[in-house]
Parts: sequence; structure tokens; C-alpha cells
Amino acid sequence: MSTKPVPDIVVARLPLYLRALTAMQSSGKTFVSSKEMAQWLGISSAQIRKDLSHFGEFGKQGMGYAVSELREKLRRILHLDREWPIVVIGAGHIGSAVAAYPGFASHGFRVCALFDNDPAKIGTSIAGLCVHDVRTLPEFVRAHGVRLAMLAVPAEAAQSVAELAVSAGILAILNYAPLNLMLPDHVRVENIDPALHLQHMTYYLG
Amino acid sequence: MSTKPVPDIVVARLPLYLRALTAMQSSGKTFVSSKEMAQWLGISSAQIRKDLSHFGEFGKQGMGYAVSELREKLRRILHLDREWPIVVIGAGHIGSAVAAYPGFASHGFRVCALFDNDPAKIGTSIAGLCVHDVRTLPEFVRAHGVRLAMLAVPAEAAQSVAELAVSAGILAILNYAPLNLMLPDHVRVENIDPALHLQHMTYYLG
DNA sequence: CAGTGTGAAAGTCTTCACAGCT
DNA sequence: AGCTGTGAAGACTTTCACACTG
Repeated sequence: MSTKPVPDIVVARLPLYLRALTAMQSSGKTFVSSKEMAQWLGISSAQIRKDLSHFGEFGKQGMGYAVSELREKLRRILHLDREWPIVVIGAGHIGSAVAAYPGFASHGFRVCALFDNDPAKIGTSIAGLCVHDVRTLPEFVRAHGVRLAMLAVPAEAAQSVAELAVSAGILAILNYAPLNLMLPDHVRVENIDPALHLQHMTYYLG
Repeated sequence: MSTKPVPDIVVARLPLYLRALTAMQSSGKTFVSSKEMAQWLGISSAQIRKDLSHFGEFGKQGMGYAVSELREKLRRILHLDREWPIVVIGAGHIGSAVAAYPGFASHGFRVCALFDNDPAKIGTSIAGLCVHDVRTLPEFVRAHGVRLAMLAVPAEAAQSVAELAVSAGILAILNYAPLNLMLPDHVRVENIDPALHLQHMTYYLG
């Protein structure tokens, strides 16, 4: 066995293709060429064809790709053909906004609980979700088989809370705290830090 | 002239170095080696040295880099040695959370106004900021010389609102709407889409 | 003939490894 | 000794360009 793994950078673009296909589909298109998608996404058509070729031959020569078929294929590849429960850790501004964001549910992610360590917040309800004591996180994660977490706590608390989550079985963390989490290799971490993006952009604003 | 530009991917890492240096500084360190920073950030020391070498020779052989000096140099390179006013467009969940996020002010970004098209929100105050009619955006941007915008409106509205902002003089947009903005080349756009990250991660959660 | 799938070429980015400085 | 700065090597990514197919 040991087939060469698909480069991570390619996997990262699949959700983009999925987004384009969903838009195409709702605008009634049934076939789309790599060139059209490329223009829509602002990348090259060769890249799209090469990326997709890692997973199979999805196109029809001379006419492009069947929109809904390719969309289904990508959903399966990304394991989006089922619902993913997620926990949000941290019920401050970011955690609350994240929990209320409708963009997750519409993609098959179900935010199922919020956790915090502030007694004033525990027991209250935010965006229709109960705020639990963070100490009950491991129990909850195990009981519900949750694998995904979004971490929105202050930087000082992030590392230890992340470890707690991982010890309970969390395998992937979307981290909003502005630091690098140090976690075992089997845990996938992606970071979102708007300040970093702004600092990147100001470089070009001479 | 026409010195070769620094690769964008290198520029994107400078804010990370800045973050590490700030942490080092507040923990009292005065010198730091590329190796220490590398461990802290989870990247290689060679990469840090190579990246920094694009901008000059900042280190001292045998001892590393003077923390506060390098920090100042990076701040200047990224044009963070001054305050940047920013407007937030869209006063929904995301816009409000973004406007309230303390992480911008602490990095020299000053959110100076919120804009929306909902009459029920216009005139109210969110996170201590007045919500303006989006139709007054061009006027405001010109009057205050704002160059940076964060866009947090629904996907359907994003393209046209972005064009409005650009026509008024906005040069860089941090876009939270889940689509690719099509804008003139001189405008810098960076995107934040948490759903994309989640979809990327589920690939690995077989 | 329009458009895919793909080797090969070109381009970009990272790591190596070491001369040279303190 | 300890660590930087950097060419050269290596790894990875994108683009090219065309044989092939419906």
C-alpha cells in the first residue's frame, strides 16, 4: 500500500471548489469547465484539473464537469456527507459570534455546546446554546463523540484548555487564540487571527 | 532599480515573528536565537534567518537577535509604527464581534466606525461605536483617509459593497464573506472563512 | 473541436551545511 | 563555542502544452 498522500495544499483548495460548485448549482448550471471555475475563483484552470486528478477522473472530455456529481464527489472526499458535531470553548465575544454564525450549520457542522470557566456565564444560554462549565468538557466530548473544537479563549488559557480537549478525544481544533498551540502530531490545528492578516496587508500600504 | 520584491509568503510570516518577539519581550528576554524562536513558533530556524535576511542583517553572530531592536525593525517594515484607522462594514454578528475585539486596538488598529444598510441599526451604538448608513461610507472614508476595511456583510452584498469601498479609496480589505471578491489589482484582499478551515480539517478525520 | 488528464518544464519555497564573525 | 547569513541542493507547486476523448 502506502499510496502517496495528496498534498495538503491541494486538500485546502477542495472546499473552495465545493463553494464554487454550490454557487454554480444554485444558479442552475449543470456542466462547468475548469476554465469557468478558474475565472470564478481567480486561479488557473490547469491547477483545478491537476488538483482534481489526484482523486480520480471526474470530467467529461469536451464538456467539463457535471456540477452536482462533482459536488457530491468532493463532499464525500472531504467527509462532508454527514453531520459533524462541534464544541465551542470560550463564551466571550468571539465564542458567542462563532456559536451564532449560521455559516456552520449550513455546511453540516452542528455547534452543540459552549464551554467557559466564568461562573457568571455557566448555565446561561447564548445563541440558543447552553453554556457549560469547562470542567465538564471531557465528559461531554466523550459522551457525544465530538472530534472538532473551536477554541476562543484568551491566549493565556489556550494551551491548557487545548490539552484538556485533546485528552478527551478532540482531534482537530480551529484556534482563534493568538498563539501557536503545541499539541501531539495526530491533532490537526488551524489558526484564525485577523490581526495577523491586517499586519500582513499594511506591509503593502507603504 | 527594480529590486526583486520580497516573496509574499515571507511577508506573511513577519507578523508571526513580531508576535513571538512581543511575547519574549514581556517575559524579560533581551536576546533570542533563531532556534529559540523557531521552537516557539513550530517552524525551522533556517527559515527565520532566511526570511529576516531579505530585509537586512539584524542578528549578532554568536548571540542571536536583540529582542526589542528586531521587534522595532519589524514594526517599521510592516508599517506598524503608526496607527491605522479601519472601518467595519456590516453590523451583524460578525461585524459586531470584530468591532468589539480588543486584539485590533492593541496592535495599533483603530476601528473608527461601523456601517450597515439596516435602518434599525443605523444610529445605534455597538461596542461604543456609532453605526452609520453604508451610503455615507465613501464620504467617511475620504474624510478620514481610511485605507483598511473589514467586510462582514452577507455574501450577496459583498461584491457591490466592496466596490463602493474601493471607489472611495479603500486599498485593503479583510473579507469575512464566503466568496471571492473581484477587485482591481491594486487592492489587497485577504479572506477569513472558518467554514473553509473546518471543511479542510474533516478531510483528515476519516 | 472544446476541454480533460498528465508528463515534463518552469518556478517557488525550504532546508542544508558551512564560512565567518563575536 | 555559539550563532548568523547565505549559496547550493533539494523538495514542493504551478504552469505548460499536447495526446486523447466524447
